[in-house]
Amino acid sequence: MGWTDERVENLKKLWQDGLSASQIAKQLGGVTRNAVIGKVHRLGLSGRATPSKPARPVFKAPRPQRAVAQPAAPRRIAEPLVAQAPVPAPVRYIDEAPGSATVLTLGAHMCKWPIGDPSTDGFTFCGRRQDDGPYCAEHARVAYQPAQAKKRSGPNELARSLRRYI
DNA sequence: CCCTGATTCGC
DNA sequence: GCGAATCAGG
Repeated sequence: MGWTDERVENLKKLWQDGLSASQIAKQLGGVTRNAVIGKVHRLGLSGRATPSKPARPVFKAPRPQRAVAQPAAPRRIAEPLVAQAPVPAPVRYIDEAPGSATVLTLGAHMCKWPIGDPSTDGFTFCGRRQDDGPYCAEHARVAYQPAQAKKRSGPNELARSLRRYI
């Protein structure tokens, strides 16, 4: 099947309506999504609000070296005898200065409050003297307070917030 | 593994 | 011009 004027017109409409290439291909019939994408490019209409990765105009971070595998996410450290508080993880990242410890230097008695984005190199832990649970006094306050405060808003929100840590 | 668009390149 | 193969991502 070729690109008749009618089909091209249809393609333009559907594409600008925000349908994905595969959806358009399915609807037009007789073409694959690759064909649709190829045609779209040849027609010169490429930019569009894509539902898939509309994310950000951020720059492609130059990923120089991924020499050695970075240690994975911080493993939760078991806290056997803490019965009262079920070791809730910090509900969200908070903007603050990098901690003194890294994944490699985080010691047994150091505050394990994560600071920054675990997927990037700037990731640290607070590293101050551990006080309450796995955290220093200040972070323990922040860590445990939301869990109680949010009780009222229902478990779902909390569960959602915690999911990424499990 | 599902999906997204982008690019390449032989046809 | 066409689109499969491939790539780079979410």
